[in-house]
Amino acid sequence: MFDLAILGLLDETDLHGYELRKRLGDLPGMGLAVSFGSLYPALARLEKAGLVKAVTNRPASPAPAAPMSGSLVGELAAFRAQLRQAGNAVREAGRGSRGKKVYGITDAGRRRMHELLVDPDVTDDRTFALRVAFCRNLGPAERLELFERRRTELIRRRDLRRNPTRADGRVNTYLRSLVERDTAAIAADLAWLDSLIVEERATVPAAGSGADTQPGGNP
Amino acid sequence: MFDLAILGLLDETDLHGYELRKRLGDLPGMGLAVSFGSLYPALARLEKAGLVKAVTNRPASPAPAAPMSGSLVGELAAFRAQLRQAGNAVREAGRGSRGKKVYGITDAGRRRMHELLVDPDVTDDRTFALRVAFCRNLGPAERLELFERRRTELIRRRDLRRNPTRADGRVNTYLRSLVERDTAAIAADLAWLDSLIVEERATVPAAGSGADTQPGGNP
DNA sequence: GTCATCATGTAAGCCGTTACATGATTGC
DNA sequence: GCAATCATGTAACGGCTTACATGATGAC
Repeated sequence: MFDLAILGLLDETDLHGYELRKRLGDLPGMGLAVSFGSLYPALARLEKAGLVKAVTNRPASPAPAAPMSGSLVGELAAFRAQLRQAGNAVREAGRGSRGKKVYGITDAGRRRMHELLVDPDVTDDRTFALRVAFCRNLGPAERLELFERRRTELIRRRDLRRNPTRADGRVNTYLRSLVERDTAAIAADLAWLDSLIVEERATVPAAGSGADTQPGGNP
Repeated sequence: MFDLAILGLLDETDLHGYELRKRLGDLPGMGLAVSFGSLYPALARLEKAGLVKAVTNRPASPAPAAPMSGSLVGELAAFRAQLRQAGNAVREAGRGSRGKKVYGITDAGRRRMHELLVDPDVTDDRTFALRVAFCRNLGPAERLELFERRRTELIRRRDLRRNPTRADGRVNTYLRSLVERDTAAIAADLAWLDSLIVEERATVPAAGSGADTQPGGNP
């Protein structure tokens, strides 16, 4: 669950651990703060597995697209301005890479990310949120499948809920209110999901032709 | 977080582990299934700490109220019927207490539960849900404080959210949708909380006189 | 008599945390 | 030069999960 977040962020741009942590915190679905104590070991593990690698000095993706002006001084100023404008994002490059380790994703890492995005065995809420956050890396059909699997899961939960009545018959007002809130939250989530699905279907014109998605059929 | 759930349920009625697990699963805020691997050790730990104790044969609260008929056979039949009628709730007594361990809460356990209900240091979502589930054990002022602390926490989260813009300026539709859903969920939660607070205030007539709740003032 | 369910537990391990230790860079 | 922040790591531990081991009871 952690790995997916790291790989997903590194797929967008190279980052060092400290900055990575901040962005991890901004991702819905991750606990608000991610600790270094888990981040660094995770990075080390991923590096060892060849899924990410330490890159030396590259300011990553947003670098190009500025046409050469011919003036060296102007060039430098433009570079600085670009850094400033991008804010914290690429600040790491400003200090050289002495004490830092800037990580980038590898091809193997991208394959692994894809695996994590589509794995049907993991169905917890946080993972789903992360998957949505990075699902632009999926094909339209895969995305649809992701959404629909989630939909099935939510419906299962909604219908599975036995209301916690107690043996002595007394009703607990607060507990009931809590359950109602929970039900409402699931309903809202389902509505949101449905809107996602509708939008996605509009993108994939003729569903049913793809091998990945089989609408309806299965239990 | 686990302890609170166990103590709260045992405060309602005596239960053995297996049945406890089912009810744990019905509680919002707990993962849908709680594993025995954590439940039994937790129970053992709580027992060792004197917060719960194994009770021998009592079918707990709903037991009595059946007058003696004088006939031994009739007695037995009535007993059986009672068991059947009460459903899963007290079924445990039906097998005698040979292989089973029925637990009940102790006075120390109730004090501990109260501690867990009011502890201001724990602010995670699941714990809050559990607290609401069992907050009938709190006084009105304590309940109000619980709700208002949660409210503060949710507002903090809502305002703290930096939107995860990326260095390259591209916007990720899915991520944005996800963040919006998240914001909406927090808003809905806040609305629910506010309704709880309003109801609670109606119960506690003159707020402001109590030492526990100070509305507004603090940052 | 055997199978499903009820029931209790142990062992290994994963995933993540807090607390600790260390050092570089920048601003004042 | 000193403090705050940036930055990277290690160690110990906690909570919860899965998988495993065991056995009683009731239904058929």
